[in-house]
Amino acid sequence: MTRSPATQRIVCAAVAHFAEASYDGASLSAIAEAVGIRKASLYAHFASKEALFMAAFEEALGIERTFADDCFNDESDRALPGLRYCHALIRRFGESAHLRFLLRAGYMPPGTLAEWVDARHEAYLAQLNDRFLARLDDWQGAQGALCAMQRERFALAYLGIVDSLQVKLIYTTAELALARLEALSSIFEDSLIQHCKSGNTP
Amino acid sequence: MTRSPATQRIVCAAVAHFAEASYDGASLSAIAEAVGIRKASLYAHFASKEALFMAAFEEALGIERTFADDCFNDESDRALPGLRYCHALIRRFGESAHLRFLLRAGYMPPGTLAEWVDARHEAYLAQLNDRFLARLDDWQGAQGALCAMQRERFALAYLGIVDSLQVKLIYTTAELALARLEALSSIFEDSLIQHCKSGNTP
Amino acid sequence: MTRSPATQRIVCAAVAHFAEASYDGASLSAIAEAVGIRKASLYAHFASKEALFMAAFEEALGIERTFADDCFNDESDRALPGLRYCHALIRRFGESAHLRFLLRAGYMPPGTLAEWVDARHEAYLAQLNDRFLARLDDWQGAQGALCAMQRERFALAYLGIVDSLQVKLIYTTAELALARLEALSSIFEDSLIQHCKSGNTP
Amino acid sequence: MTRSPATQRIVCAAVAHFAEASYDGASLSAIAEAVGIRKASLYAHFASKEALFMAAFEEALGIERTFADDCFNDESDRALPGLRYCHALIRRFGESAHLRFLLRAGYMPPGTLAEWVDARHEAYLAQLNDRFLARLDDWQGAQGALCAMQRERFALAYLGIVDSLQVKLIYTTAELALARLEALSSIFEDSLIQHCKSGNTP
DNA sequence: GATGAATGAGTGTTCATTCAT
DNA sequence: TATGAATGAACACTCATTCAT
Repeated sequence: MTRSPATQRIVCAAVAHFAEASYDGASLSAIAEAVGIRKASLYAHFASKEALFMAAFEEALGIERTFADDCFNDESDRALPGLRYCHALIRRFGESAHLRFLLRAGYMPPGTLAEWVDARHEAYLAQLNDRFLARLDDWQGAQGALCAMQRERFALAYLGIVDSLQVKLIYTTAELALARLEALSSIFEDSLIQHCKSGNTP
Repeated sequence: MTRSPATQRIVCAAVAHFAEASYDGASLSAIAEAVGIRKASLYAHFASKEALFMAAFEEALGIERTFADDCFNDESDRALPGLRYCHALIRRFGESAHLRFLLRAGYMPPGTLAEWVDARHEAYLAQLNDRFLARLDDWQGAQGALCAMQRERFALAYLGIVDSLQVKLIYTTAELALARLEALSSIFEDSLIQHCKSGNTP
Repeated sequence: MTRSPATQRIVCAAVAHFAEASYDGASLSAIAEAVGIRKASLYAHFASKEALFMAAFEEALGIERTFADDCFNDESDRALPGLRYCHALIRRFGESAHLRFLLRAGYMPPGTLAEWVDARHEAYLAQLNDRFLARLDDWQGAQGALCAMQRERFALAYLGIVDSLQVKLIYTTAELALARLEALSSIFEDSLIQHCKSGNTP
Repeated sequence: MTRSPATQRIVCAAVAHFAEASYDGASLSAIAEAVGIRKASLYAHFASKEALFMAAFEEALGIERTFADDCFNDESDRALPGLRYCHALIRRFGESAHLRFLLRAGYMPPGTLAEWVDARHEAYLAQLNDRFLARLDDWQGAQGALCAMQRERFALAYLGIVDSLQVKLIYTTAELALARLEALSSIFEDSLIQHCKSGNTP
């Protein structure tokens, strides 16, 4: 299951190119050139452009899932749930072609791959959802003030904030994304604290 | 400056195709076919694919700006500021190729057009920002409880929510976007009311 | 329905190339080069290689059907039925790419075209069958000695002889094909005369 | 000169693939896959595609020559000379890739191999010719009524009939080939008997 | 305004072949 | 013997663009 070094370099180049140009816009010639081989040689490693795309997607997804996991694991109990991941996202975006790839990839896969991509994308979001809920439960502690409906609502809002940051990162700059994060996280915190207090007092 | 009917039909077809396939993915052949003319005839109306893209972008932008204006104008004073536009967005997304085009267009314009698109996109967001602030001021009424910093913060958050909705619309369904809107608008409202109250009482 | 001169030249070149190399073996580059244009320019005339193949096939079929018709029309009443066409075939084979194309074309059309080709090929053979039977009836004159079963048998044999000649032409030379024709036509004549006599006398 | 089992399996697969797709259409990848090895491994057994083709051709030719020999050896003295082989051909065509290969191979060998194939094909036909003549002599028995010229004529006609059957088998079905054989063999028999009788009586 | 025809550049893909391992 | 990797050449096909008509 481990990949040869050459194959791995192809996957990396593919991630970078798909990240910049989406599926249709990325060309196998360019990817091959980046690796330093001829276009035809790619076919010794992957059966088709789609197969390469899938390998690149799974590579990127694996890395980003691990990254997200780490962020949630390292978050202190008292921090606003999920905030650490949001900050890490902003710092990371410029550096990680994997992340940019994931965001762009979902946009325009060719017809056949749409479902395949969607399924994996949703699994990724479900993981974020789970990790956020776990953190939320830790955060509110023993009191457990939030009802099920409220928990769900905050999770929905949290994922919305994550998407919102990613869009801002794609379109503009880390700086502006950070400003947005501060605004959104502050209203998020306001609402969350308010509900915990009100839920706490009879 | 008014366009011939034929030219207008080309722009409409272009909007639709760019909306579905981004700049690179859309082909002049397909656009011409949709209009019912030959590809070469397009060049009697537009000097290049880029020129057509720009015309389509400005068409879509104009329509969506008007649409947004109308939403804000029609919003009742007591409604949560900007909420009407968010709901309209969700309803509209499936129907309006112009809107889908605007969202997709920013993603992958060819190198040369990136700045051109960005400038216009920002102007669009600035308008939303302005209209939201005007509504916010109306809403809090004479009291004027929010300080300048808070006003700006809520505006930033509001635009974040709008982006978040649009992403959800692109990737998934109107239904899920609506659930997200309800979650985000409720925390937004919690925070807003809280700040107005606290700002109100001495 | 009339073709532009350039289009017609492409069809002619296509007939020649498909005749020499079958469908798969013929390359659009080579056909374009023969015409004196670039490969991409072919697509201004035909939508695909298959479309060009079909046009070439129908061109060749039309010409060969006319040729066969003429041969049967010009045959004297007393000549052995269909013999004139066989001789003409041998003379013509070296000169007519259309004929060579027809024979080769049926061999290896791509999956999709197999049925299409077969249907037309059979129509061609049915025409030969009809013309032969008409001549046969003329030849035996008023007596009408041959029963229906015999008529059919001779028609089957006649088409067999035609195929046999074509194979010999493809594999070897006109000279050897002529020798084969003489052998086959003589046994054919023997049998035919014998059946007419026997049918004649009570 | 004996082949390793692996080499033999390659030749068998090659026969099958060349039979279905002619020389150009058959791909070494597909042949290798059928054998269960990689394409590059073929070159441990054969120096080139042409070399493999030649090996496959000789394999097929050997088998079909033996088959023809057997047919002629098993034919009863009183049967119409060569008829047994014709019937066997029809039965065999669907089952024997070797036979299909031989027929197809001659059609489209690449330039270099054309002569090589022709020489072997002619030797095969010469064998059929010889065996037919031997049978013909047996059949007419001691009388020896047929003159040399007639013997040769019937041999030419016989080979023509064989070719005709093969074409019908390639293009259509065993059933139609059988109908053709019955028509051709009946006129062949008519003529043959007629010439033996007339040659017999002074 | 519209079009048929042409084109150079480019797409993904397959091919037979080579070579170090 | 067998293979993974590489490659040049060719494949059918699409692209945006040009130009004479």
